Amino acid sequence: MDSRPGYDRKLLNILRTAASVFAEKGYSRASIRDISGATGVSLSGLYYYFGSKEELLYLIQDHCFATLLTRLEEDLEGVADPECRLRIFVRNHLHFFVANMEEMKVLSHEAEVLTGDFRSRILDKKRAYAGALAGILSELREPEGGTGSEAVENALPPRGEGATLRTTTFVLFGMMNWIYTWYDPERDLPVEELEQTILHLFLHGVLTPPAPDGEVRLPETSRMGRSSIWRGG
Amino acid sequence: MDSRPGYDRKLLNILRTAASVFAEKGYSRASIRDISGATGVSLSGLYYYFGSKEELLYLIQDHCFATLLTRLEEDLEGVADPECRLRIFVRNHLHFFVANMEEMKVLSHEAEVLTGDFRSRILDKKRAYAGALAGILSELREPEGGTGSEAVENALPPRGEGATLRTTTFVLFGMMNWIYTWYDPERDLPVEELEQTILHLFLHGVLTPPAPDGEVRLPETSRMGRSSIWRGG
DNA sequence: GTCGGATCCGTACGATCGTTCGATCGCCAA
DNA sequence: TTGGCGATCGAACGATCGTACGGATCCGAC
Repeated sequence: MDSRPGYDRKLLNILRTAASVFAEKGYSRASIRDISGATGVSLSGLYYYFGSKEELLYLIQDHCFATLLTRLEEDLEGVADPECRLRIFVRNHLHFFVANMEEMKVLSHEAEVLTGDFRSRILDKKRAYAGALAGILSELREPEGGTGSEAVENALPPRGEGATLRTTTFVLFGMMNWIYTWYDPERDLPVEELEQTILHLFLHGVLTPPAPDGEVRLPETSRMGRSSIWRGG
Repeated sequence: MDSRPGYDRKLLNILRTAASVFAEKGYSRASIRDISGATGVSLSGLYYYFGSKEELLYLIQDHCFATLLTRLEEDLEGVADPECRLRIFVRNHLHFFVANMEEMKVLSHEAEVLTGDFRSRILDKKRAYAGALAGILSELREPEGGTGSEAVENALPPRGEGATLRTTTFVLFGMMNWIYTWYDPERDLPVEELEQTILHLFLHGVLTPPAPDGEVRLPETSRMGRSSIWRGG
């Protein structure tokens, strides 16, 4: 196939820079001229890499989400214990979020602006990702039955166990995703402690004092330095 | 003073309609012409009620936040027990959020677009509100000492107990505020159960089974029907 | 009756936006 | 040398935006 390393590298550089501009000014307030100035590529030259501003946003979100999903599948492979799977999910999500704060802010904050196929393609990935967490939470409470992902986005059952599972799922997502509004890596806790704090709050609550020797550590501490999306400079 | 009931009623109606438009299309994608069409007031006629689009957003956010703060102070008055104060805070926040979803979405989602005095005035209210929750959480963990609000926004201490308190505060806000991205009152849990679920998760965690006879009920169940900001039609 | 302020409107202006178009440059194959 | 294609550019177009301006309408006070 057509693998043009120069083209791909320049496109990824545009995506990264545009994500930074979108994260700072907001998608609709940021202009293509802003991205042109930030990347050094001329205004019309940018349209060689994307067909419209909306497709640019889609490319950013899709590339970010695809990487996040791939990382999750890698880390979750071979792990069966529900609590361990939950810890891996939270760790992967938080580390990736902090390491790619601008892209994840664009993915979270500009979730409603895409339309048509762009929108549905991102929504499919989002449903799969939320379904994965719901499945873990379902196994955590009663280790049996289905994956739980059906009850999150489907309408049945409207009220009952499915609604509580859906609530629990999105409450956990809220605990994690909200960090893009307040987390400052220079003044707040480092990511590892943030991860432990959130995990303790979600699993045991504030009223339960944390374990004296620190929280549970995961066996494989893979990928601590290469969390970022972007391969090279 | 100049109390013009007709003027005030029309202004509040404009604020409510504009909040709905902003919540649906986003602040910067929504045009004054959209608000003109939604309210029935002509394009230039709107500028009799506000000086600029940014001031309109400020008026929406300020009116919404001021009401939220007033309600909180009323409900918290005379209550000393930290856990009870926390339950009141969460209940007030969630009920107000669900009853005024569009305004609260605008307040949460468009938090970074205001500039200058508009921005700092809203930020002051936001700091006071977050400081109130931080104070409650501080008392909850060790019932003594200060209010805890200093450690949330000030830089000292940079790492340690203050950073954990700050983290806990915003994690709880994340659990609650994220609902504007997923909560649908017609398919999800009713507000009372949402409140109980979030409170149980934050206080005791998922691994702790809930109390068999339902969660703790607050004594005074005031203001269940008049949660909305808007007085009349 | 008419004066004046409160209220509301139609219209237009200048700015900025996303996007398009045709031309140009560099580079490799023929 | 020349042809062609990938890559890039300057300039402009049409649309939409926030806002300003001058005039209309209404209504109670004198």
